[in-house]
Amino acid sequence: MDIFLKTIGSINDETRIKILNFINQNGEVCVCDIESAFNMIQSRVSRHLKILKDGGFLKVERRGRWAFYSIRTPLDNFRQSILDEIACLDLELPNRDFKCRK
Amino acid sequence: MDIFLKTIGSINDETRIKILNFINQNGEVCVCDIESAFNMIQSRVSRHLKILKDGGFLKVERRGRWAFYSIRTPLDNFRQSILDEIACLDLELPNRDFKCRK
DNA sequence: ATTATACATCAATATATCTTGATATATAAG
DNA sequence: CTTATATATCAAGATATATTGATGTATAAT
Repeated sequence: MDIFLKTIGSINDETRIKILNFINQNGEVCVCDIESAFNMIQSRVSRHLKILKDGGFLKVERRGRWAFYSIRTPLDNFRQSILDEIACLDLELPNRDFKCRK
Repeated sequence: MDIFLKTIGSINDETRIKILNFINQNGEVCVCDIESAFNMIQSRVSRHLKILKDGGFLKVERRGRWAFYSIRTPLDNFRQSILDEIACLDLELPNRDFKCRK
């Protein structure tokens, strides 16, 4: 029950749904990619990514001073069905700019 | 997005997950069934049932002074997959007593 | 008509969650 | 060693959600 609630709670937020969809469409991104794509301050992005990670949707890989977030693999059927449902929502995808690595 | 968030928000609560599972296992129930099965006050039950109904999981049918809640049919694949996931959580099912109709 | 039952809704309070700005840590560059 | 960059975390305030008791409405029984 606790894991289920944590999973559901992690997607019970418009910002996180958009971030999750962005990563699902773009693949691996770092925190600053999302910062610039969504024009959000860093602490806010970091917090939401942590919640999505704790919800079982994302994994992190640290390389140098960057933290790269991507969809966890393998992903169970239930979380995959949530990703698919979100992909059908027809959300506007912000442009990805690689500002932090230019 | 709004509909998706309302759906997710409706199951982002331990009480509602238990109620939804109870109805999924028992079929049609009235408000007082849940009142007695879960030992909750009526206003609380009524509120949670409304949220689950607005979340697209339940339908109501009024007969006399009773309101009978059951799983909405037909149910879309996404909500069905949520019901199935909840059914796998191995929640304790409270006994159903038909106090209000004895 | 009056009373009882089943349910819905409101207002107040309690609790949880989100956002922000400040601060901390860790890595890399000068 | 000092400074800059990328990220994480904390504390305070703002916002949202849950619980309760009171009240409202509709139906049925006496």
